[in-house]
Order: sequence, then C-alpha cells, then structure tokens
Amino acid sequence: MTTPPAFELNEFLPYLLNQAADQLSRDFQTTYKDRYGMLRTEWRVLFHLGCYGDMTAKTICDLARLHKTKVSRAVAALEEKRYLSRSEVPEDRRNSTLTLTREGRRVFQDLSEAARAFEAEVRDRLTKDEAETLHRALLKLAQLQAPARKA
Amino acid sequence: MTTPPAFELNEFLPYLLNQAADQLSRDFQTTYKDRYGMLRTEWRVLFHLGCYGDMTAKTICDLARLHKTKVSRAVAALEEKRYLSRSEVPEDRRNSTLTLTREGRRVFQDLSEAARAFEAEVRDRLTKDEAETLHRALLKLAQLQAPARKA
DNA sequence: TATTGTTATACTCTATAACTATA
DNA sequence: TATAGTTATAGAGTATAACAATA
Repeated sequence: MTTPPAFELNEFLPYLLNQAADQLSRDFQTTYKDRYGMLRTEWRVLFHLGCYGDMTAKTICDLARLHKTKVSRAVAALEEKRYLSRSEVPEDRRNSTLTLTREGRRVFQDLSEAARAFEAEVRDRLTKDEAETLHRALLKLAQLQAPARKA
Repeated sequence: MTTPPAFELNEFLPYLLNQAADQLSRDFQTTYKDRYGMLRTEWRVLFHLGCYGDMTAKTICDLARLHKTKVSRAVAALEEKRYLSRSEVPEDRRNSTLTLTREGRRVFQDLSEAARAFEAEVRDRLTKDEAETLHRALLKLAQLQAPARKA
C-alpha cells in the first residue's frame, strides 16, 4: 500500500556528473580556446602526446576512447597549427607516429600549467577526502586505461 | 634544479569527470531515446516537471542551468508528443505553467524506474562511501539548486 | 579479409542575436 | 526598459557509412 518514493533528480548520479562535468569543461575550455584556438578533441590529443610521448592516432583512440574520425580531424588541425608532425612507421605504413613540435611542446607546457592551476582551484572547493574519493570513483566509472608514463 | 612533475592526464579531474559523465550519459540515453525518441534536454525537462511539479520554462532554465532557447525547443517537442500542456498564467501572460499530461506522467513513471535501476547498477560499481562522497562532491561542483519536493 | 586512417554526411548540441509579447 | 519566450543561424560535437591504402 506504500507508494514508492518520488524520484529525486538532484540525487541521480548521471545527471549530477553531467552538470559538474559541463560546468568544469566550460570553465577550462576558455583557456585552450582563447589562447590557442583549440577545440576539445585537439586539446585531448595534444595532452596525450605531451603526457605520454609519441604515439599513433590509433593509440590515442584507444586511450582516450575517441572515435578515429574525431582523432583524425584533431590531428589534421594540430598539424595545420604546426603543433605536431607525423612520421611514417616503416614496419606498418598504414599508420604514423605523432610527435609534438617544439612549438607544440611549448603549448603543452603552458596549458598543463594552466590545467594544474585550474585543478587546484577545483580541489580547493572539496575536502581532501572528497577529492581523493572523487578521483577514485571517477576512475572506476570512466574505465580509462592508464598508459605507462612518458620517459 | 628539479623539473616539475609531468602532467598526468588521468588524474586531471575535469577530464575524468567528462569521461565518466560521457560514459554514463551514453548508456542511459538509449533508454529515453529508444523508448520515446526523446533528446537529452527533453528528458531533463520531463524529469523536472515529474520530480518537482508544474513550473514555468523560466524556472526550469534556472534549476537545470539550461538556456531558454534549449528549454523552449524541448517544451515544444514534448508538447508535440503530448507529454505536457501549457496554461497561461493570468497574472503575467508572458509565461505559461507547464503540466505533464496523463501520458507524460506515465512516461515519467516508466523512465524514473529505469533511472533508478540504472543508478543501482552504477552504485554497485562503487563502495557505499565512494558513492556518498561522489554525490557530495558533485553537488558542490555542479552548483545546482535543489527545489522543494513535489507535494 | 581486417586494420589504419580519411572524407562525406547527417544529426545533436551549444551559443548568440534578433524578434514578439507582455510587463 | 526589462523579462518570458520564440525563431534563425552558425559552429561544435557525435555517429555512421563509404572509401583508400596497407597488411
């Protein structure tokens, strides 16, 4: 005879996750957009190369869970901006190794400092325990692979 | 003489947040898309009315942090589907109160059960503490207003 | 046949400006 | 003049199919 409790949107994790992610994305995107005219996927590709070193487009697809068409276009845009160059892999000429140029490394350096500062602000709004638990929970939910760090 | 530690993308909260949110969104959207051909903003509007009762488009804009153009289109789509109706507010004829129809309430009922089941699966992947802390942290980061619950 | 990557296309989402009507 | 809502438009993001080159 009891009615089920009404649904509470503000406790629905997928909704909250989206709201929080949108909020932070919007704030952070101004950095790479205003400074370097980069789009979201371009930023992600640049950071994969900067953080983890040279790799092929296919590897970025797998690590970042991005579709190959998105990566293909982002790589073309970054090449156009002279932030990366391609070199054919002799063993398998279907793919190219992507490498940041000197300018690309400089941009990565600048943006990673901005990212660090941004993250510090975000963490300031949380307790230490909240930030750590959030990080752990998100890793579980996002199902990302963590590659070996750049040498 | 020490170099700063390299940036670690997989520990950058905005990135993790996006990956997790995208993942869950994609999974959940199939429910409202496949069953009712609804888009994301339509789902959000329907749930605001279902969870919190009748309100104007403007109120939904404020609660959900959505732009009025998005809400306007979602409301038109839901009206077209006969999930809601509008009634002019006599005191201020610029706005209308939005009300779910019988069919709209049925759809909300069905989708909120699906949402509950989906959330249960998500929480199963986390410990109780992780789920609670995640919820608390996301509320802080998303900066949502929680309206009074529907009577 | 399968894989890497590109191009084309359509659809969804976001952002902005211009507009109507009411206040 | 300000606010609620609509319409139009452009740009960004997503998804899919078709294709070329290579394996």
